[in-house]
Amino acid sequence: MAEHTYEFEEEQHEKGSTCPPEYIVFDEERGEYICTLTGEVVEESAIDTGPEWRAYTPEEKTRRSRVGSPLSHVLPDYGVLTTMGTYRDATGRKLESRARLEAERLRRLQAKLRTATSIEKNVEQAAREITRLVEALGLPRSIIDDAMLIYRQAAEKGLVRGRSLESVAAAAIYAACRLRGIPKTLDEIAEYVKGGRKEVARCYRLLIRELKMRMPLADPTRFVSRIVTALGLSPKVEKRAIEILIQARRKGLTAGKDPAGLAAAAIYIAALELNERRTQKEIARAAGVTEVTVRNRYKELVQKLKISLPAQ
DNA sequence: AAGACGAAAGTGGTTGA
DNA sequence: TCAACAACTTTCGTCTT
Repeated sequence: MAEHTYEFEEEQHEKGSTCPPEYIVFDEERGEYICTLTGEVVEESAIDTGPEWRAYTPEEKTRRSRVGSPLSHVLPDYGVLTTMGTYRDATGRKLESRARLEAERLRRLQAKLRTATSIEKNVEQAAREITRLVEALGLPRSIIDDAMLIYRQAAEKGLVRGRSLESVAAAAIYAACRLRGIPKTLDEIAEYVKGGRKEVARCYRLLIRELKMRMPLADPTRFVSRIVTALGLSPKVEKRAIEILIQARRKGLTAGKDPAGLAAAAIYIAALELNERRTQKEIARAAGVTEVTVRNRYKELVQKLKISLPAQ
């Protein structure tokens, strides 16, 4: 039932963003996403990973060794304590159990150390991958940091194991884009990934769920200017298309719909109105959806917003 | 002939019993 | 875990310009 989806999403939207996405910035000092309007912490899960780490940037690579090393300093101490304890005053039985306890702790520490360093290795590899993708996609470099933050959390939760690093990295980038309201579709990002769209989408949903991220709804108006530019349409068309989308949103026609499809339809209408007609096929291609979707959204918008088109 | 339209069947994901 | 469901895609036949 369309009505339900709408109510649900609208509610989520209101709860999710008391502050609009464009005001959300990453505070490096504290490792939190905060809103510059209200000062509230938006992305709480960004800090639950412990005091040691910060956002990763390539320049920090050298300093990063600090993260893994403290554990290794601990190890020799345990060796000393163990021998002292065994040497002096205890019955053989007690000694045995105590030694066993120590050995147990040691083993746990070693396991921890091993996974810690392997995560570091993995994250470094991911940094290369993410940088590569962000550059290939022409995204702002700040997305690298955002994506790394997300990726690191995923890695520390063991979400990367058994999945391709590349796909998880791509998913992190997509998530970062969504958080920032940058209009990139999953398909565009998946184009550069071997695993393909399916896998990236799977990883993305996993990230959302496991890291408890709350995504702002993708805003169709953000897709408009890209499409308008690609088609060489005038700013008038862009303005009108955005008007249509805002109207549509008010009427609740946008919930659960592909934002690119909505943007495409709005542009199609605006272009018709302003005598800058483009074919559905052209617009569909520029928006990355099919003609059918453009058509369906177009019909819906015209009907529900009671837009009357000039006779051709 | 190209574009617009719409029906039908298939895909991949969500949701609720 | 499974079925119902919504949105989107692919494909294709039929009007319209």
